[in-house]
Amino acid sequence: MALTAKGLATRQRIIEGTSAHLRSDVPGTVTLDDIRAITGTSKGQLFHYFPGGKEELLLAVARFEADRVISDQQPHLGALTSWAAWTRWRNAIVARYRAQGPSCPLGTLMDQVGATPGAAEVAAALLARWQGMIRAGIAAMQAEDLVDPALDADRAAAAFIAGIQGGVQILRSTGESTHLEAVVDLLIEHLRATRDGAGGR
Amino acid sequence: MALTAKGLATRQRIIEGTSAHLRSDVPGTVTLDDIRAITGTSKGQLFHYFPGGKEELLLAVARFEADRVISDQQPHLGALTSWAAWTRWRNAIVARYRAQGPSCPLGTLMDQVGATPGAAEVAAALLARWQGMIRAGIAAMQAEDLVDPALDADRAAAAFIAGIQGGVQILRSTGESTHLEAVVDLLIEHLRATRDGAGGR
DNA sequence: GATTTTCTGGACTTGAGGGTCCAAAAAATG
DNA sequence: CATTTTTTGGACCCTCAAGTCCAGAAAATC
Repeated sequence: MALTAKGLATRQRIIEGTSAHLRSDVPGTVTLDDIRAITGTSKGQLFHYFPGGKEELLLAVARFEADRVISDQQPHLGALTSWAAWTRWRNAIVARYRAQGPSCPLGTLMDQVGATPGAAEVAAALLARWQGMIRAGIAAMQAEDLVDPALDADRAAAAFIAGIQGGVQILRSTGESTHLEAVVDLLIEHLRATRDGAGGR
Repeated sequence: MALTAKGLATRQRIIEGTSAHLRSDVPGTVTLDDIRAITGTSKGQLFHYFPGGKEELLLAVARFEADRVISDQQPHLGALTSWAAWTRWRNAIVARYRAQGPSCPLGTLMDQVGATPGAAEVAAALLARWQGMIRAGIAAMQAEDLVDPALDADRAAAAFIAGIQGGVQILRSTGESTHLEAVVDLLIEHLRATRDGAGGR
């Protein structure tokens, strides 16, 4: 099956259309008919481009969304080299997830494809990439002696990932961003405290 | 509709049976037929005791599970009055969720009833209760001057909740408890650091 | 421009699963 | 013990949604 330019465009339209639908209002669950309606396609097309059916389609959308998660935090996430940068990053995250509200495209997808090995792999890849970037930021701070070099950067990065993940989950179900803010702020404070001494706020 | 003792027992059997099923192996999704099979009941009974159908039934199970979440952390969670107690609590959480592995009864339920207002209320109630107990623990430590009294106990408790939530979620999909351990450990370290000075590990 | 490949539309099948209904058995009631 | 209420079983219905199939339109290929 070789795809022509037209075919590729259609395939992309399906992915992006589904993504857009997840982004806006009451998804909860997505059906192939929803996707058909939004993207102006037929069942035949859906299975033509995604022979594996719904699962393969949703997984493709999940990969697309995963990239967005990272890129939405840029350029901040890629340059955590000063406390000011950390603050900007923190604000970007809070703003992004507040704006997103209870929808959370990736979350919805994961709920639906959750069990499959493919989904786990997508999630693991995203988390690993994300954690790696935070770790790089911490390492950069350590190189400039702004964070205690004895701190385990990878472990701290893992803590950030867990905290953000949980904070977003709570934001998703309550609509409140206080938990997300609290955990990120405290973890950043902790990074500072290792260097400045107690109560370094 | 007044329930006799027999009726009440059946109702309870349905809830606990469903709960047990969620706890053990590959749930992902639960159907009324699953529940029928496990609890040895008929459709008629299911709707007799839960006129609201599947949603009402699952919500009842969710409430049952929510109680378990708290009680599984006892007696540690109720008496966070020394660093040793905090460590025991931390170990209890890690052990509990590691043992549970990727199943997570409450998570499965929330995925399925997620959208409804009732589910949000159950989740919010659990989180509030949980956070309150952690806050009480922090306050106790502050009273004994083991934690900086200037620290916002409620905010710190919120951070713990978010961190645990995220750590469990990651454990659920990767099978690794490193994130959960990292975030809880770092937050506890942070509590200590506010009092002991920098690097108080 | 004939032929082969790719793309598109939509009717149809299939199955799962939630919910309804009613009648029989069992308890409670008095 | 007659009657009323509760409990139980299971056949049936209905909807929704994934997936199949095939024929016709549009591109590509030579």
